[in-house]
Amino acid sequence: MSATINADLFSKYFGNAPTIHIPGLTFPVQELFLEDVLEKTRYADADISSVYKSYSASTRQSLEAWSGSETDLGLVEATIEYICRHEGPGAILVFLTGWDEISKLLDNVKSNNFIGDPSKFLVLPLHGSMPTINQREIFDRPPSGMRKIVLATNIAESSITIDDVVYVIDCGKAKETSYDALNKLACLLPSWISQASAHQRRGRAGRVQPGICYRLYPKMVHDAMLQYQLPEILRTPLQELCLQIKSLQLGAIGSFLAKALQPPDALSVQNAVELLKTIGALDDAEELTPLGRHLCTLPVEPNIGKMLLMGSIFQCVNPALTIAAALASRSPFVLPINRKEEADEAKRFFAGDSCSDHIALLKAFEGWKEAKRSGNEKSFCWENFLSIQTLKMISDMRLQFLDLLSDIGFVDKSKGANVYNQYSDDMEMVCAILCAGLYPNVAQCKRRGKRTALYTKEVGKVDIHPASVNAGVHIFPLPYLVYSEKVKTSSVYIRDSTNISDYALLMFGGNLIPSKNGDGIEMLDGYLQFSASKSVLGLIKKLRGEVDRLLKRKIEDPKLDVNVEGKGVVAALVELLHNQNVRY
DNA sequence: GAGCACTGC
Repeated sequence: MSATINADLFSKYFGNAPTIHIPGLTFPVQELFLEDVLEKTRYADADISSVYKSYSASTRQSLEAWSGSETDLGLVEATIEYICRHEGPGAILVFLTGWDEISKLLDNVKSNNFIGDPSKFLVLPLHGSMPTINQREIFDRPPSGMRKIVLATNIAESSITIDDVVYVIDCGKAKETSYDALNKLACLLPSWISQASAHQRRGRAGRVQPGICYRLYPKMVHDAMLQYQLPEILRTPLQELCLQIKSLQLGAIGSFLAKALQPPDALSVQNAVELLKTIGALDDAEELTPLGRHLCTLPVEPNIGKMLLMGSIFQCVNPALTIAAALASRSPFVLPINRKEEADEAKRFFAGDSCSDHIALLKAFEGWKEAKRSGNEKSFCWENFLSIQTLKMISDMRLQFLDLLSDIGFVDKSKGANVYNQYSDDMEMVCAILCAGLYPNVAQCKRRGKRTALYTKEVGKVDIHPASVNAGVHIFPLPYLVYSEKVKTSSVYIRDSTNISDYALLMFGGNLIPSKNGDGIEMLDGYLQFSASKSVLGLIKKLRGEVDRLLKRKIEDPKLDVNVEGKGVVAALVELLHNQNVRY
């Protein structure tokens, strides 16, 4: 490794430090594996295996039937019951993989008759997107005689500490992001945790007294687990890192990354470099363009950085700041376990008829600001399923972005906010800025009878994520969706999306390439095709040429006053974008 | 019809 790379960059991308155990700070925790747990709980009855000769027939049977593919919630429940019946007082912490398991187990445990007197048990879900995360009762000790049972994700592994836990039940899995370089796709799938994580989970039982950890997987699975999780550089898209490498002048991207302790796949690097070229941050020689140099100063993904710049240039900086900050943090929408439909409804209300999750984020944020001014922040957030804490983070981040835009000259604070917000209430313009930032994340909407099917260049057919405001839309008014993220879970989903017009794409998408037969325009290596009469095509190309020239001048000289120098171009753009329902 | 978690400027 080069000595010039700073420590933060190193730890972010080149490996996670193992959890350090400091003797004396925690109490010893007894460790039971699946074979022992089955023996104790008598979870199942009947037959054989040779490795586990010393165990009872029923245990051997269950081990044989044991499948690593999904968490056996029945076994989890049996273990909880065993602890409640046979072990002393103390909170139980259960590690599960996600929302679904937490929700199911919560229902099961609450209806289980071992609970007997429900007043003796406090069962709490704990998940990053559930509102319980901010509630005291997770941390508080329950009254004596009452047992607290917390059903949690990884969040309880290190970010949230519940002191009074004495028993840990570990399913051994967690959802983990990985990157599929072939399909240019992020994946979020359950996988075995590392031994380091398993150790950390166990340690959660020993903060106030000696504890017990019930591992619901065999010892041999534990022994086969990776010692540590794969370093992040092997699991994520690399565009932001590649941009940093250029800005730190660390040499050619490919050869620099090849020197990493665990070098990323060459295809991942190639994908990142290609994306940076597509959005105009790198030139053909892989050198930073003026746009690329500005993006280096913005601490976000290059796409989001571009959205910020374009928002400030085209005078809708407030929406651009809000949406960029929202995309860079977690979603402000919370999902209470039993009120999913109402939560969906609240989100759709903010979206109105925009067919846009990004507009929903924008309107939710603006609604919060307004509610705060009029003193009913709390009730507004409660009624609309919003997290005050997350909205505050978004608000802080927004101001940081504004400072950075001001540092690089794209916003002059002395001129006042209005100058930069002339089109902030013009949703066509805001959607065009979204297109400028999110390109090449474009899906085509193709009508299939009464529904619309969506296609992307890399993976073909994709689905709209069920949490999106666009999930229930059958027919979209406009022919494309731009999206922030494509993720593979149970299917390939586009998460946050916005419906946009041909014109938005033609003005703010990739370069316009004349099609082979000469009477149309192509984009994304021919994946997107536009046809129109010669005269309309000529006008489109001309206006796009003007837009590109204005952008080039502005980016090379951020002090340039678009209101003066680009007045005609911007006016023409706005008029064109408002004409978006005209088909040709 | 589905929502692991973190981090930095």
